[in-house]
Amino acid sequence: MPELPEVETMCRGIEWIVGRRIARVSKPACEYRPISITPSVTTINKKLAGAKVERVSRLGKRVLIHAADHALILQPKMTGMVSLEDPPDLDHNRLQIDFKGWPTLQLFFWDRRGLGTVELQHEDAIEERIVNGKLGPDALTITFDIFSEKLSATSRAIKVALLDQKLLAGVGNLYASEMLHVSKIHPEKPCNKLTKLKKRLLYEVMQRVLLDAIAHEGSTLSDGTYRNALNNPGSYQNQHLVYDRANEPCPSCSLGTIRRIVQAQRSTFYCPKCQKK
DNA sequence: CATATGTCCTGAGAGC
DNA sequence: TGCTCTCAGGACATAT
Repeated sequence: MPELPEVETMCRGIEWIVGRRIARVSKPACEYRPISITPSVTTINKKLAGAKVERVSRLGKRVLIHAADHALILQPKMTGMVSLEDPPDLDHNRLQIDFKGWPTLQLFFWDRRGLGTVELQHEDAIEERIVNGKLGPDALTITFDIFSEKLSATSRAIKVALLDQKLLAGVGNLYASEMLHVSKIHPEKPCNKLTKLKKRLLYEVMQRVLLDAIAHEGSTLSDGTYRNALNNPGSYQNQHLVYDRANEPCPSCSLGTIRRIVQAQRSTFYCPKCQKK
């Protein structure tokens, strides 16, 4: 489930494509239901073939490849991967970009479950169509004042609010549990009841956890799906304190036992002893 | 408007 | 062993 650190790792891993010209964009034959690609691959190929990749950027949990005044926007969602290495299999290879010149270079958008999407947007339309209404400030660049203000404006549980991409872009289910644990905040705490001090702590911890996870190239969970662009697993899963550790002793206080609860139909993990309501 | 719930999809793992 | 069932959760659509 690529979140900000995994998507950031993907972006850094495909930097090799910057400066290279696109030979063709194609959709490999695939027996599964095709993923959402707009406009058609044929149209995307017409726009991008021959164009030089200007840069790669990240917007929340999306990867943007900029070329020919457009951005090809890859949204991995649950099981998508953007990689320069051969994907785990060809059956789930959803989009492929071949580059001109030497050495041979191909980019794969591989997605086992096929929930991911691909779209091509003109640079001028990105702000309006992607950012406005869909994404809040990025979790790594939001200021504390805005963060604090946004939390004060809602009574939702903090864990649920952290997953709202309109409030804050980049945090997903795994890192939300981790950062609340480190901050010693109960996941069901209503946002507008957090003290300014707690919000400040969460803000600092959020950035530390995300940067630390980037340094470890993200988390590869037991299904082994996520890989960096060179096909190696991340290592932040070894740093997880609570995620997917239900019934284990709390590594922070060693008094509590990690609990799993469900919030907004998603698993939340926390220690009832050191994350009091 | 704010918030809550349902849905998409495939494969891993549990249980029988 | 092989079948069926449940679950994983990002983001959007729809409902309250």
